[in-house]
Amino acid sequence: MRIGDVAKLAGVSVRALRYYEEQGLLIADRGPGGHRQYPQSAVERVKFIQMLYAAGLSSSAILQVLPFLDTLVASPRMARQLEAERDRLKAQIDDLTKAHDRLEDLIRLAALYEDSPATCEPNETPPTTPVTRSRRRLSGARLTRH
Amino acid sequence: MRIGDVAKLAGVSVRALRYYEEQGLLIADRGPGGHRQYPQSAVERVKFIQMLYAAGLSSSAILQVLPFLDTLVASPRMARQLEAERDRLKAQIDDLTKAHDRLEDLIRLAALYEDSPATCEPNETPPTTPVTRSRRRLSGARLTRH
DNA sequence: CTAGAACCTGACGTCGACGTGAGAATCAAG
DNA sequence: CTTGATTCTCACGTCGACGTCAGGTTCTAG
Repeated sequence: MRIGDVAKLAGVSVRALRYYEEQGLLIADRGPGGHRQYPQSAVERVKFIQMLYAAGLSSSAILQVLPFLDTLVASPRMARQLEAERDRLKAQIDDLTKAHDRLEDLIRLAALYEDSPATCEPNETPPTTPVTRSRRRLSGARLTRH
Repeated sequence: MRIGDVAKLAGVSVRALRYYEEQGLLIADRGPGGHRQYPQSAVERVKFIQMLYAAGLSSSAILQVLPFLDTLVASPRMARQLEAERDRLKAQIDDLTKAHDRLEDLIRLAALYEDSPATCEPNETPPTTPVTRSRRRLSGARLTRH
């Protein structure tokens, strides 16, 4: 397959595929004119790479995980890397779930004050409810490393 | 409170707080010398902002959501924004969960081939299992918009 | 009063996963 | 043979949430 085909089938840009190769994530042999040649399996590999990118893994992290797909043999080093990324994902999922639930709370709270579906004018003076309802504690989740 | 106190209590950098103000997310009045003065509530506000950042919201998205915290009154526009972000979060959580489960599968698969806890030498020739086990289908989740 | 800590305003640097040309070569079809 | 589509290799641009340095001002403890 040529690079355009893989790009189309995997749903990524041609540039992305060249970038993956540059990062060592995707190898391609070359035709006589220097054009890249991919096996069919490249499509699934690219989709897997995309999934990991979408999950927030970096190129180098993916590079450490990918060899397992090829060899199906995990060195202890690789296994620990897999588990570390799994745990990181779990933590991030928990953070996102917290944020999701918090937004859900706000939405429900908003529905209480805006139950007139058509009257969108700002004349809705909400009944003087005690605003002193103690705010829930939030997660101090840090994603960025200072 | 001064900016350093808020930073310490909220667990962010001083630079971040100035950046939040620059983005309109956090207002501070000034002391006679030009130093920023924050109320106690700023700490929780910053933690909330951090949670939304960690959830992948952009500054402008947070800016559209935040006024609701202050007024507790949601315009229809604001309510739709809240719901949109909630849905985006839900979708992202699903993606992350897929990736997490996939990693979990790999880890379990790895455990089959590497059940000798101490012998870490690469002499473990796994039993010749049919590697032709068809790979599961992957999600073509796209986060980046080309 | 004075040293050092904390704060101020610019303004440039960073990092990662590509986007976006530029200019040239290769390939597939008529 | 020609033309248009695809591909090639540099190499610079982007965007967002800050980090970081520079040079100056303000606060606070002794």
